[in-house]
Amino acid sequence: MEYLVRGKDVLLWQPDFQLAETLDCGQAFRWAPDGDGYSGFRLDIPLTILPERDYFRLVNTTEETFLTVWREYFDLDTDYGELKRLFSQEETLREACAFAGGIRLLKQDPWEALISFLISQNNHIPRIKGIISRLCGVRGHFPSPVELAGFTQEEMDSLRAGFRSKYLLGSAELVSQNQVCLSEISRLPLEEARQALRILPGVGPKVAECVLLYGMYRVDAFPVDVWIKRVLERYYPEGIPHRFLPQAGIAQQYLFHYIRNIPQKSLQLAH
DNA sequence: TTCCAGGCGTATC
DNA sequence: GATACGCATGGA
Repeated sequence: MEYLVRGKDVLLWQPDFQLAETLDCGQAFRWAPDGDGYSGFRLDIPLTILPERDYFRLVNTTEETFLTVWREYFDLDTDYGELKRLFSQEETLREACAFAGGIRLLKQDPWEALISFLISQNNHIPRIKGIISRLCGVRGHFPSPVELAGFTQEEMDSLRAGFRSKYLLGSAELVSQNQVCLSEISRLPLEEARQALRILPGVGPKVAECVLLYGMYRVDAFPVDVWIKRVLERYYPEGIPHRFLPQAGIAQQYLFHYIRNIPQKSLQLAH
């Protein structure tokens, strides 16, 4: 990671990073194309990031915010080139890494990840974004656990979240009352953390795995949705190779994007 | 129009 | 433990 403060902006030189591939691949839902770049939030911290020549411009931020927020969020201290070399030992992952080599895992806030993936269940990505956008519109920012637990019926209805509304309210109550403490869970061994998360209403195996991976940076967590199920059936009937398991969550991110975006024709040919 | 989506809770066996 | 079903909504 190399960076430079330039006026109110931070310039970042970072290989293995493409904005669209990272910010629009179904791991975070609050980024939107803005000019040549993207604008979005981590919780309530806004950012516009633009690609320029051989670097990125983080617009109107400070060195402190960059070092304490965005450095972690964009996982800038992890060498994705090395990860891709490891994954590329195997054929399908090699294809997936070559297909979108600019994907990075976003290290999101655990509460934001919990709410996002509660909403994601049995839902389409464009609609997930819409519900989260309306969720942030109610109070003008991403609601805290206490705020969300206090939403009126009318405010919940305005989200049009369907059957997921009761999961959002129920989980917000448990977290706001500290009956479930996300920061404590994030320090538990993986299997214990899974069980602890599943106390929350609406959190089953898939959502728990997403909270662990995206919100608690447990890169050995491996969310299996309908798309990854297809990947496993088609390419890994024996399971993911053992040597990838410690970072299976990151491998999963390349595979998810790959299976959703390769032309249907090559899917059929490959079968 | 009908199908389906980054699933979960519940009933039933 | 496994399997089946309903669930709210709206994009494709």
